[in-house]
Parts: sequence; C-alpha cells; structure tokens
Amino acid sequence: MTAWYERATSELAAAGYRNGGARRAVLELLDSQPCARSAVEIEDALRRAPDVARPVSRASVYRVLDELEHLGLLSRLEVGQGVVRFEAARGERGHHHHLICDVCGTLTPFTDDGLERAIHELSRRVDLRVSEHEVVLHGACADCAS
Amino acid sequence: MTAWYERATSELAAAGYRNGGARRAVLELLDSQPCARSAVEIEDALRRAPDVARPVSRASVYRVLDELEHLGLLSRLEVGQGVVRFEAARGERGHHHHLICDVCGTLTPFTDDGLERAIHELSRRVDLRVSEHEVVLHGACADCAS
DNA sequence: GTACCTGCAAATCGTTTGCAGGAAA
DNA sequence: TTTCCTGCAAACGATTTGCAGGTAC
Repeated sequence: MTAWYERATSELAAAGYRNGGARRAVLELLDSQPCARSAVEIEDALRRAPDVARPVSRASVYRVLDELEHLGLLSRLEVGQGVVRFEAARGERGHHHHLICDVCGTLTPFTDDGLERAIHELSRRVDLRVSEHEVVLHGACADCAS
Repeated sequence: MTAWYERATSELAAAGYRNGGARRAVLELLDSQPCARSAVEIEDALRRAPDVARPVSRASVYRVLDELEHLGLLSRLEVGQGVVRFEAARGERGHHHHLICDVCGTLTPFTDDGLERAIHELSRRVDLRVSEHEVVLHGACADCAS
C-alpha cells in the first residue's frame, strides 16, 4: 500500500465516498501500475486476476476513474487511437512524461530535468494559469524501428 | 493560398489523388485555421459558410483527414474530451505547442525555444526513434481564471 | 433503515465502413 | 469509360446514463 493509495482513500472518505468493493478494486489496480491504463485495460486486468482483485463492471470503472480524476488523484493521458488512459498522480516524485511507439502502441514513462525547467520557465510567461502539463514523444521503439 | 496549401495539393496529386470537391473544401478550411480543429468542427464550419465553402459529409471529412495525416500534411492533437483535432503541418516555421483551458476548452498555440532545445536534447538520449513531439499545458485561461 | 454503490442494459457520441450513384481524368 | 470520390446510412467501439437491487454505515 503506497502513499498514494493512503492519500486516495483518505481523500475519498473526506469527500464523503463510501468504501465500496468496486472502488477499492480499481484503486488497488491503479496503485500497482507503473504507467497509464485505459478503462478497458483496467476492467480486463481486474477480471483476469480474481485472486488478488474482483471483477468490476465497466460502468463502475468509468465512474471511479471520474471521481478520482476530479479529486486530482489521477492524471489523464490521451494518446493514440482515441483512448483515454489514467494513472495515479503521485505528485512531484512520481512526475513523468511519456514515450509512445506509434507502431505497437507501447507506452513508456520517462523523466527529464531540463524539460521540467523549460516548462516551469515558460509557464510563467504564458497567458494561462497552468495547473498541469504533459509531454509526449512519438516515434518507433527499439523493437519496431529495427 | 499558402505554401502549405500548395504543397498539400501537389503531394496529393503525386500520390494519385484526384482533385475532388470535398477534399479541396477540407483542405481550404484547414489552411485558413490558426489552430487545430476536430472533424465535427470542420464539418460545421463548412456547412455554415456556403459562400466560401461547400458542405461536406462527415465521412468525407474523416477520409480526407486520414489521407492528409498519412502524407504527413497534418499534425494530430488529442486533448480534452476524447476528441481528435488536426492542424496543417507547416514545418519548422509553423511548429508550435498548445495551451488548453480545462474550463472552456479553448485551444491556443504557443512557441518556446527553450522548450524545443530541451526536447531536442532529450530526444537523443531516449530509447525511441523520435519522429514528433507534443506538449500541452493545461489550466485556466485569463477569462475563466477570473 | 437510509443513502450511496454497483451491475446491467440501453443510450450517446466520435469515428469507420459498405455500398450505390456522381465526378475527375 | 474507367476509376476514384462522395454521401448516406449502418456499423463500431469507447464512454455515459437510467434504473433496480445490494451494501456501507
């Protein structure tokens, strides 16, 4: 159980949500993922691992994702073929961006301090009260480029 | 008629496409836009301006967008509520990124050399043959933040 | 016991596709 | 005339919603 999971459960409770089974299952699944997942991927993962999790209907997956996003506990990532993916927002330490292989669709996280500095700089000059940012590098991964 | 429009028509011709009315209408509309547009927005714009354009069916809009994207004449931008937007790929000079207001959905282009340098740098270190990149800053625009 | 939570099925919405008639070359 | 281009309508797949029963508290 990570810090994110604890924060998520306490913020959900503070917001008046009950501790239902579907919500807990989605929360645990997201907490265990290294990178962003779509609603369908989450539903499949929960269905395929009845030992550690419990099946959750697609409608509930979407509902939970929506709640978590509104509480600022998830980051939304749109990339690829009209699919929306979510991942735990773990704050400063967990902050990262994404590489996507346009051939096979694989998503890989990366971090870069120079990039963060540049974004921090320009965020102050821009006519928008910036709350988040996202960077995606498209290309061909090592496997697909060969 | 911009350089992009000319390049687009000649590349389309070179690829064996005919000069049909729907394709020309979508091309002209995209050429006149300052920023990315969705298929639905394009369809509406063409329908609302019968003087300068001609109505084009939604299916044709999607088909033309698809052709243009494959020829590298359009950049794809996914941001916001599961909508895909496209804009003319005008090359180096036209290269830019986007600010999006999460309240009203307004999309605004911006450029930043420091950001480009940082991305260029890290692109060489990363395990992906990078072909494109995209940066989106989320937040509240001047109007919505007040 | 009450109010929220969940699953199911139907409804939406963006996008894609099959097909038949119309247009470019 | 041949082949591509278009529009229409149906098909699709991701996401949302209405409703009835189940569950947390």
